[in-house]
Amino acid sequence: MAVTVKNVALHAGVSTATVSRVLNDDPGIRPATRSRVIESIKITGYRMNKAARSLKTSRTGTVGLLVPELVNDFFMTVAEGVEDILRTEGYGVILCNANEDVRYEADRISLLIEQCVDGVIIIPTSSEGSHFSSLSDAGIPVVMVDRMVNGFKADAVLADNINGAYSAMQNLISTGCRRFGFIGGSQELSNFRERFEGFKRALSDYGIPVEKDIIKFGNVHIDSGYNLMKELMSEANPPENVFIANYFLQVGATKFLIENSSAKTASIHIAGFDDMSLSSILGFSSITVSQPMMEMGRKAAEMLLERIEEQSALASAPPPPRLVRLKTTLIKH
Amino acid sequence: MAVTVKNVALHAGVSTATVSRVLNDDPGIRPATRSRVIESIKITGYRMNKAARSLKTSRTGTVGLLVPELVNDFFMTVAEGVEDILRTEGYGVILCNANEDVRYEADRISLLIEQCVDGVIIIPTSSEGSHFSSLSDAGIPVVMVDRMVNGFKADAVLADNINGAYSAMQNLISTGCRRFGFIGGSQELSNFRERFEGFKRALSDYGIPVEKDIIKFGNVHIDSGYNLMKELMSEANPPENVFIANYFLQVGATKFLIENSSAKTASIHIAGFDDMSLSSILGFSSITVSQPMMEMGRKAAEMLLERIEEQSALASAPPPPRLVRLKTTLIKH
DNA sequence: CTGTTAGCGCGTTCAA
DNA sequence: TTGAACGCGCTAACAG
Repeated sequence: MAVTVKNVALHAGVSTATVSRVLNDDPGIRPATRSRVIESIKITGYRMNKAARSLKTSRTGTVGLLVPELVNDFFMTVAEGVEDILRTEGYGVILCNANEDVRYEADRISLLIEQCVDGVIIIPTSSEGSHFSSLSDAGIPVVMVDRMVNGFKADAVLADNINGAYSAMQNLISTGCRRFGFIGGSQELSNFRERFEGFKRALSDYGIPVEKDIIKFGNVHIDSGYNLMKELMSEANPPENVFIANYFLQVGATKFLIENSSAKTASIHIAGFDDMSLSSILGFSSITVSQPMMEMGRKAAEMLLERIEEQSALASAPPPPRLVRLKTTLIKH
Repeated sequence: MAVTVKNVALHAGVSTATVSRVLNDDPGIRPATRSRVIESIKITGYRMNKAARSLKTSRTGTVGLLVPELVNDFFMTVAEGVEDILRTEGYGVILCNANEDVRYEADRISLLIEQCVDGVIIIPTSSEGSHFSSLSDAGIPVVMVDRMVNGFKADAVLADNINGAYSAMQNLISTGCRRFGFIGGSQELSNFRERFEGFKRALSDYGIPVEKDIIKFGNVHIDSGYNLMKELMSEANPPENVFIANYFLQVGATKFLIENSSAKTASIHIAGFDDMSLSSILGFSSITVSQPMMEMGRKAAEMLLERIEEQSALASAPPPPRLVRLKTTLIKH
């Protein structure tokens, strides 16, 4: 059996309450007593049993982070931002993989509720959010990142996708480009919808016609990027400039171009989203919209901490959901 | 306050003990009673408070997974394997980022001990492992993945790095290559040491001299790969074939070659380690040693589960550490 | 400033 | 087959 507060109290010749106070940095304690307890803690090798504390305080010091997949530099950079903030506050992060499947996602939410996490940060795997409400029902604060969902209201940290896409287009247009292809992810997802919106808005503002044949939608993965670029290049009159709505699509598209080089493909220029460590070796890339990924994670963690504070403080109705948009930056290659 | 066993018991007209038995699939319970309790659980929306259970059973249903960094497709693929197995067993995974810093690593270990995890899987961040012993001291089983450490004995799941590297070299040699450069990670890490060992062994077996000038060591990151390839290409007589000991080094090396194309670089062929989703678009790549990453994670999770079982079963001394080597496969491009 | 005491929600005896 | 009662380790009143 592990050493408990009782053992420490015995060793230090004080009560368990005093030990608890030392453990929780209670100010009202004589320095001599405090140091004696600390000494005993060291000698006995005491470690707090957080399960027991949780039972009392109904706060576990853990938060859940639910992402669509783990092998994804975007999600994991956000995760590093989350972890960065939460660690310094003494929180543990339970990372859950939704496997890009709403059923898995719902399943993991159940787990997190049972683990009694103090809060949850979610990068939604789809546009469906009704299953998130079980968290609110359990009184667990939620912050969403990157995407918004239908059927559930909560704090969210999003990139300014519309203006990000718009500014990239504006930049290209200013260099003389007048015809653009588009390769995008599922329009069911808010972030991809917004990027397309920014694309369209730029075309509209500069009087460039929308050509449906060179606008392609798929999912968010490498394969899809490959296939969509293939489709694009098979068009009668393919564009020379292509806006691609995320990194993985860009990787796939680039792969196609590498494997099928020709006169047609040689003149392709890609404007992409997300600045990853490998972006710089991708050919055909002219410009990239960079999201502040780490910052998005940090901001989400901070917002969650605020909510957790609020909750344990006042019992009144919580403030309405907050929506934070973080600016993107443009990177020219 | 959330609904507890007490509420359910009241609702079902039974005692809390009976509810508990239903919850834990205790066989000795009348079917009628069981279904009545199950009904009440549904109606009341009861969810078990695992903190309370932990306090009784001293098992939390969580395991820690400690990795050097999150933004790393290798580590995260291993993590997916771990999660895959553990999820089906009802465990939650607390993912911790050691930030490639032994101090962070030690810090996270403390956190995991306090969270009372049932076990920990570690991809060590360095060769130092003495700080892992606090886990064993707390009676928490440990399984290491990918790398071994000094000063700590535990189960480990490793790739067969020596034979992996050896077979790649053998393959290249069979195609007529007779001169090889080497770009490797820190020789402090067991996996990189082993890959270099396999490289050397192949040279030796085929009577090829070791040329120190074209053997470069750095860390395990993109920058390092870039710089080492630069050094290599600056040698008086650079090799045409280069063995590169991991994916990130290869990315960096490739980046250098792309940015500094010349007659010299055009004839470079790279044999790399780790088959990632982006490997296929890396130029200069001739052959890749593929580690069974997901499988390594799964195996580690299974071994950990065994240890956890063992521990809660017999109180006798545990079996000695087990070492599992997983075979690599060769991919030709 | 410190000790005493009473649960937090659950699993587990021991009786019935 | 089921219920009553106790305690896991800790914190939060309330005393003193």
